[in-house]
This record gives sequence, C-alpha cells and structure tokens, in this order.
Amino acid sequence: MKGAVVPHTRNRSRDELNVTDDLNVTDASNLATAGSAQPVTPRASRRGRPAATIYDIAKLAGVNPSTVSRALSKPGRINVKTEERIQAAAKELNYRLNPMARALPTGRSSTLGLLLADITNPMFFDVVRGAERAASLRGYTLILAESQESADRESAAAERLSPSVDGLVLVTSRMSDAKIVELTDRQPLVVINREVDGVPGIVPDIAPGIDEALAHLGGLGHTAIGFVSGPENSWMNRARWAALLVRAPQRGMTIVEIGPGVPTLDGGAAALDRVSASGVSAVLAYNDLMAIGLMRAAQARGLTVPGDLSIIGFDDIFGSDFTSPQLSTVRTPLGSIGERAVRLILDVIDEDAGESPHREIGPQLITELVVRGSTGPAAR
Amino acid sequence: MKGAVVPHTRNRSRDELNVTDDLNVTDASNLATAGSAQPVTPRASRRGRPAATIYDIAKLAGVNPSTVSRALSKPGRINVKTEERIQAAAKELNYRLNPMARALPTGRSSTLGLLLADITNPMFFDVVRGAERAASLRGYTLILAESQESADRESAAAERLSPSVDGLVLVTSRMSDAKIVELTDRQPLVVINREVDGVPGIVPDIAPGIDEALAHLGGLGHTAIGFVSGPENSWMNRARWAALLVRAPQRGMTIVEIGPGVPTLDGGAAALDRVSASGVSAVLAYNDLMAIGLMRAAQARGLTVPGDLSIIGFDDIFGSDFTSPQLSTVRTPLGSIGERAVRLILDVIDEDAGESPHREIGPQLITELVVRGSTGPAAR
DNA sequence: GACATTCTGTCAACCGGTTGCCAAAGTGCA
DNA sequence: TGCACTTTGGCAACCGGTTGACAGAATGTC
Repeated sequence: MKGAVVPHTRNRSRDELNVTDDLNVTDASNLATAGSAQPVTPRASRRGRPAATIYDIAKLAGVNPSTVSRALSKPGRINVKTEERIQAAAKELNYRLNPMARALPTGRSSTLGLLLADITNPMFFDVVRGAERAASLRGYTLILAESQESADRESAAAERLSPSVDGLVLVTSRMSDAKIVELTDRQPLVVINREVDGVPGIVPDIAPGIDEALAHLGGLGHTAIGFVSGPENSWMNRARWAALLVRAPQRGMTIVEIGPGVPTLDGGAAALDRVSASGVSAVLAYNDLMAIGLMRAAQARGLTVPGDLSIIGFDDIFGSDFTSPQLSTVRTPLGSIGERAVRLILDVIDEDAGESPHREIGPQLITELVVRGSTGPAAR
Repeated sequence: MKGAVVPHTRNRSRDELNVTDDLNVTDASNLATAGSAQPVTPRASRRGRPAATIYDIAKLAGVNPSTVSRALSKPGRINVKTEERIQAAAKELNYRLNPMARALPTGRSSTLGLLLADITNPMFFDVVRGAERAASLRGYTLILAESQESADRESAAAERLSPSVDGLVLVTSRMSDAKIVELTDRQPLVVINREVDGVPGIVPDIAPGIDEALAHLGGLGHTAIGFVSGPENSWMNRARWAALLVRAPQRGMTIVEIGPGVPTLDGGAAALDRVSASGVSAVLAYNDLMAIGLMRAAQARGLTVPGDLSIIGFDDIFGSDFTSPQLSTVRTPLGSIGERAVRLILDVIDEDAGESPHREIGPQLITELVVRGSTGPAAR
C-alpha cells in the first residue's frame, strides 16, 4: 500500500442534494392595489446547489484542479482535447468563477472604485456612464461610493474600498492634496477635475468654454460680472474662478466672487441676496445646479431672467434645458472624461503589473458654451 | 528534538522595505488653462509597504494569528489584556481587514448588488440614496449595475455579480418572472416595483396617487384620458395601466392606452402624434421622463400645456419642477423604497444564516399627487 | 486539597482559486 | 534507436482570513 498521508484532502459531500420542492406560491393577484412590503414567503432555506467550483469540474473531467484553472484562464497552455473536455464540464455544471477566490492569490480584483461627491448631482450621470463603458470593455466592475461633499467621509470611503479594488477614481475630490498623494502611494489612483502634483488625472480644458462665455456676455453689453462660487475645497471651483479672474479684466469687465456656497439648488438660491446687492448684470455659477437654483430664486422674487439678470452655468447637466428660460451653460465633456479616466487608471494598473505602458493621448477634452435662453442683453 | 514537520509555514520577508524617495514633483501651475490628460509622473512602482495582515499583527503582538482574528471580530472571546495588545498592534500597523479574504471562508462578502434599468433616470437617485443609507448602517457596501433596459443585459449583470454579493436588489427589473425566481433560488434577492410570486419585494401602493390624479382631472372637467405607456416588460407600467383601466371608468371617464414606448424623454416625445390623434384632453405618462418629453414636444408644436393638454407624470423625479409649467406628478416615496428594500434583503440574508427573522412592517409606502402647473381645466 | 468548570490561546483545516516546479509523455532529429 | 527538447498535467504552497476541536491555565465549589 502506498503512503497514506493526504495533507490537504477536500472532502466535499455536496454531491447529492435535497431540492425539497416546498415552494408555497402565494396568490399575489390584484395588481392595482399592490400593498407595501409584500411578506416573504416562508423559504425554508436557499434551494439550489451551491455554486460549482473548479474542484467539481476537475472531478467531472477527471483531471487535477490546477489543470482546470489553467484551461479556464490560460488558453493554449493545455492540450486542446483536455481543454474541450474541461469546458464541457464547466458548462454542464454552470460554472462561474469566484472573483474573490481569484483575487486572493493574484491580488487583483478586476474592480475599480469611483468616489463621487454627491450621487444626486446629475453631473455624475455621464461620468459614470463613460466610466462604466470603458471599465466593462476591459472586464472591470465599478463600485460607486458617495462622500456627500465631505472630505472625511470621502477619505473613509477610500479606506474602506481600498482593500477590495484595484484602483480608485476620485471624481470631484474634496480631500486635501496630501491625503490624495498618500493614497496614491498605496494604490493606483486617478483624479478627475483636479490637478495634484504627481497624481495622474483627467481635467477638461476649461479655457475655451470660459472665453466663449465671456465673449458672449461682452457681446450682450455686460460689463459687471459675478461668479457664484461653489465649495472652497473644490479644485475645479478655484480653477474656474482663477480663469475668470484673469480673463474678465482682459476684456474690460469687472468680476466679483460671490460665495463660497454649497453646490446645490439651495446653495444657488442662497446666493441671490448677494448677487442682487453686488449690482452685477450677469453671473456665472459654479455649476448648473447652483445656476438653476439661483434662477428660480430670482424668478420667485419677481426678477426676470435674462431681463434683469443673465445666468450661465457649468457642465450642461440633465435638466438644464428643462428650465424656462433654458439654461445657457458651459458644457463639459463628462462622458469622455469618465471614459478617459478609467482607461488611464487601467494603464497605470497594467504598468504597475509590469505590462506595456501604452498611454494614448486622445483628442483634447475641451469645453464649449451652449447658448440657450438664460442670457440676454444687459439692461440699459 | 521535537518533530519538525511544519506543514504550512509562512515565510514572509517583507519586513524591511525600500521607500526610495524619488518623488519627482512636476510643476503643474497655471490652473486656468489646464490641459487635458495630464501625463503621469514616472512612478517607478507603487511605494509604501503592502497592507498589514493578521499574521503581521500576530508576530508583533506575540500571539497566534487565530487569536488575532478572534480579538478583532469576536469581542469578548479573548482576554482583555491580550485583546488590548492586539488592538494596539493593529493600530500601529494601520491594519485594514481584507474583505475578500474574509468572504472566502465565511461565504459572506457584506456586499449587495443593485440592478438598475438606466442610471441616467433620476428616479434612481433617491432609491440609491435610501439603499445606501440602509446598507451602510448595517455595514454593507452597494455595487451598482445598469441593464440599460435590456432583460439580457440585466440577467448577464446578475450572473456576473452573483458570486461576489450576498444579495441582489432588482430595482425595476426587465427580466421574466421565471428568471427572477430562478435567481431567487440561488441567492437572496428582492425586487422593487414589481410583484413576483414567492419573491420578496417592495412595492408602493399606487392606488392613492392614481385616485387623487383621476379626481383632480375629473374636477377640472376632463372626461377623456390617455395613458402614455412605458416598456411592455415593466411590471409597474402594467400595474399603473391596470389601475387606471379599473378606476377611470368608475369615475365616468374614458381611457385609452398610448404606447408602449421607451421610458425616456424621447419616448415621451414620440407619443405626441398618437396623443393628439386620440382626442384626449389629459394624459398620465408612465413616468416623469416621458411626461416631460411629451410636454416639450407638444410645446414645440405650438400646443399649450395645460391649455390644450393636461399632463401628469409619475415619480416626481429631480428636475420635474424645472419645467415650465412645472410638472404635476404622482410622487413615489423612492427613498423609503430603497431603504426598505435593503432592510428586507438583509433580513432575508440573516434569516438564511439562521438568525432572528425579525421583519419590521413599517408605515405604508403610499403615493400621492403633487399638483403643479401642467394640469388645468379641460378646454370647452 | 481534589475535582469540576470556565477561560484563553493554539493547531490545523478550510474557503476557491493561481502558479512555480517537476516529472512523464510526446516529438524532432540524427 | 538514442538523446535533446517541448508539451502536458499533477503536486503542493500560497493568498488572508475564519472556526471547530482541544489542551493548559485559572477559577469556583465543597
């Protein structure tokens, strides 16, 4: 008899299974007056066998588990005949790879974390869409987390996500540069709408849109402009203000900053008093949300837009053309930004893994003015 | 000498580490004219030591790894003194538990999958917010996936997520009942806005809102109503239509179904011809997106709302009060629905795990009419 | 002081994959 | 037929945790 020390034997006795078919179909007719929380039918316990593993496949195909692993993830490493047998067994067992089991030895989860400041800001729609597309194209899954405009919550979310994602995309980070650099030291990370020394990032070129906006306003006779400012800790807020501060005087316009404020409808509405008091005839707001909030507050007070006040937003979010008048706004190519950001971080990840460091420099991400109804001639 | 067979020795020589401080700070000044894709600074490779494990803690605290595991996750099982020592070591090493390593033996990932039909439908804002709140309250993370209104893509997403989540929440599923039941057999699952036999779900009570809407329209003199219908495979679409079909005649009104159509702005706009041709003086649309699309299309054609046509939407999404006139709509308590759905699925999960099957039946999730400007007296 | 009971920490198996190393089998070429 | 080289598949360690079983120490009881 051979030696009998079996060091790591797996004894799984899950082959035969119950399937006691006690499904108790409750009659849930009467669609129309649907109740609220439908009571759960007493489901004794999850039926259906546990998910198949490579060990099950190995047994069925009569090979070693490691061979199954290779057949499934290293095409060509295994004899074609064997590979076919394994594929057949996998299909028969309806095998589905367990990503977490794979992530443990490889250290790669094929998962990316996307940190947003505020889910309810429609600006994120397109970013998420674009990111999703680029991610799934390369077999990655996105995990979304929201920081609700708080640097602390953002940093907590990053810490929480960190062990289970291959990389982090910060969409409109509220964290300090130092914290971001610290995170970048630990794992691949890219920022959107922000520049941090030594951290890869995707930032649209805001200059064209702002130039167009100022030219547009100048052409309408406005000479005193306001900037309804967003969060102080937003890099993009500072960037937009900085650009205006340089460019407005170049065109012979005066410009004042009104704020900072929270980047929401309410934040925009809250700026109305200061806007009125400032005597400006036109404002740019940090984003469309604030612009719309301001517009509605102004209208509620009997002012007309653009008669008494011209308003321009940023981003061209969903709904910015619902308003009356429709909002003029500096469009940001959000979808492309999300897409590029994910491609960039995947490149960083691959590079860390020692693969080809190809980095495509695509077309510029430029912004442009969308002229709609909320801008008009300055009152004489 | 004792026996010397060490079966599973871990030899990690990661104690000393490099930290070659070659951070090459590139000067990225000039905020305003930010370029597009900022080139990545040549980052030799990820700096910073690999994440600490319980083995590192064990060595530092002079105990066995299993003791560390217990100290960290089974408070009280371990001597207070030892536990403190371990906690201190964990803090010193900045230890962070690896969720995937934990998920493997326990089979629980503390992660929930949320399947949406369309991220860009603002209806999901509140659902996601509510779900997020309930999930994080109980230590769970949400993974969002989008099916883009396709049953196939939805089912594929469910399959893909399945191995790595503890449960699935289908928000507005487009899959067949059979498929949903099949998934439910494999793992905890709850549906929102849908009733499926034997599958736990959260559905708002649409009757009150629809009654109010019909009463409102009746009071304004409307007798011929249209329902601009959404996707055929949407349970909620059928439910709304079924409710209207029963209730409108009870009030002496006629009602016709116009559709089906895609549940977007464009889908609503596309229904305009059929709405005009039908001769109705008021319509309810499947959701706010279609209602707004229809309203804008009507206005673009020179019709007035509500003068020529009264319009009511469903859900009261973000932006439904941006329009002019503002949209009257049947509000759905989306946030509560998301919250309740997550609580429900966590109960299902706990129950499967053999814990207390407490199930709170909260207040009813009722809908209500929000009267704004898009409804008015019927034309004589 | 003897014995039963509770506390506390260790051992080793296990979750489901991946992968370096190696030997057996197959192939090519002289 | 002999030998070098390539293919192919198995073995066992490993990723980072969890947990049942168990033994030694501490404590309680009479």
